[in-house]
Amino acid sequence: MSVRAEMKQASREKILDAAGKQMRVEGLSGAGVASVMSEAGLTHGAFYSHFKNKDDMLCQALNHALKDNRSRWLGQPKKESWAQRLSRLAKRYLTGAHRGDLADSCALASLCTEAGKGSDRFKAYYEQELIETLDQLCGGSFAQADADKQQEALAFMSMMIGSIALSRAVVSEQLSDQLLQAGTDLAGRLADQD
Amino acid sequence: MSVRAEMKQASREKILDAAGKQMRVEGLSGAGVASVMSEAGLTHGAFYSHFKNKDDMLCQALNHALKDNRSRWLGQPKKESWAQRLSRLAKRYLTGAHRGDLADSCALASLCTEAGKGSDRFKAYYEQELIETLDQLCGGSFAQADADKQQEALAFMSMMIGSIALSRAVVSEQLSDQLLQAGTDLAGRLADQD
DNA sequence: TTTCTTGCATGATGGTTGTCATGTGAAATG
DNA sequence: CATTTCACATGACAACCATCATGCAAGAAA
Repeated sequence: MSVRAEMKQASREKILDAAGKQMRVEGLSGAGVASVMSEAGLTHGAFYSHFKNKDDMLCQALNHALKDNRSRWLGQPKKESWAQRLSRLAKRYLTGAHRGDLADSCALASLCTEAGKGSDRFKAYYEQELIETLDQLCGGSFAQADADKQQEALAFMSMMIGSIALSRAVVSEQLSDQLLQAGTDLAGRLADQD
Repeated sequence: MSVRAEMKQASREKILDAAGKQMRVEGLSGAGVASVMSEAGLTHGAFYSHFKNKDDMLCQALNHALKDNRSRWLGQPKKESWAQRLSRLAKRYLTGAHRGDLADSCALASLCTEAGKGSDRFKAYYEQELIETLDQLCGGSFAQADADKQQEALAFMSMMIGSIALSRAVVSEQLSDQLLQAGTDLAGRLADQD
């Protein structure tokens, strides 16, 4: 790759990093073109040589954010039962650190209601990222897992995302901690039940 | 109350109705002052004789939206076990109709991630509404329920909100239905376990 | 070296945002 | 009937928004 193309690629990465951070912290409408470009160390004029429009940037940024981020929550596949797996992942996901670090948090959680109000294109990207996460959660392919496992995986994701979203929507630190704890506990019980 | 005050009260109600609808459909930033006032049949100039500022309106609108809305999901208290209650409420809450009717949906669900990014005042209002819902779910007082019941109530709320939020964030109707089904099923199993 | 290409900056576009000052007509008050 | 009050409308404000036209300087190609 030429020097020229490398620099453009580096710029693109900086823009997507900034956009990914801003949209998780401030929401989709908070990640403005000028503000994102400024945080990336560029001016707003360069924007349209990288992306078709703002929505295009948001879609790419969602994909970019989850690329590195997913493995932080799913980790390396281990030899463990399905039940142990759910219990372990809940403990890793529903922490005070994850709750507080919105800028680097799981984008599926920090954007779950905003995706529902976004463009169809953005929703399609969101769905793709969700399915990729479900695939890795199921240890390969969500679509080919049996029906029971699919149901449990979906309910597990819903609860993880709901728990951490609620824990951020609340001011009382005690209630917030209790929400994380309740999610972790239920994941453990869900696992034991099988 | 004088004729004058009655008219002002009626205007206030219209504004809060419009704001509640717009913020659930378009998000907090989508419920603009001019746009809300226009839908309420007034001009933007009258706004500041009703509310201190936009954030003030959003807080009042959240409270207003949940005032009538909560009973739609919780219904009248019935003679039933705690387990039956959770299972019944999940069936009522996680429906395709609720998913589609964003304008009249449960505001705790449609705004859960936006609340986390909102002002401290808005978060305080959100927490208050969440606790009021938990109180009614527990049949009186959440704070005075025993620890196990509190945990289950919190996990139940997280899963309900997570399930319907995810079902809206996705384009595939099949996956969306499956998300609602998974939430309903897990609520039933959670109930049976006790 | 000369020409071409292009990533980025400067600057301007029309539209929208939240907020407020002023005016008006009608209800409330005396 | 005269006066005061006030809910609402008109209009203006600066700040912001996404988008694009133009210009330049530096790498690529000849």
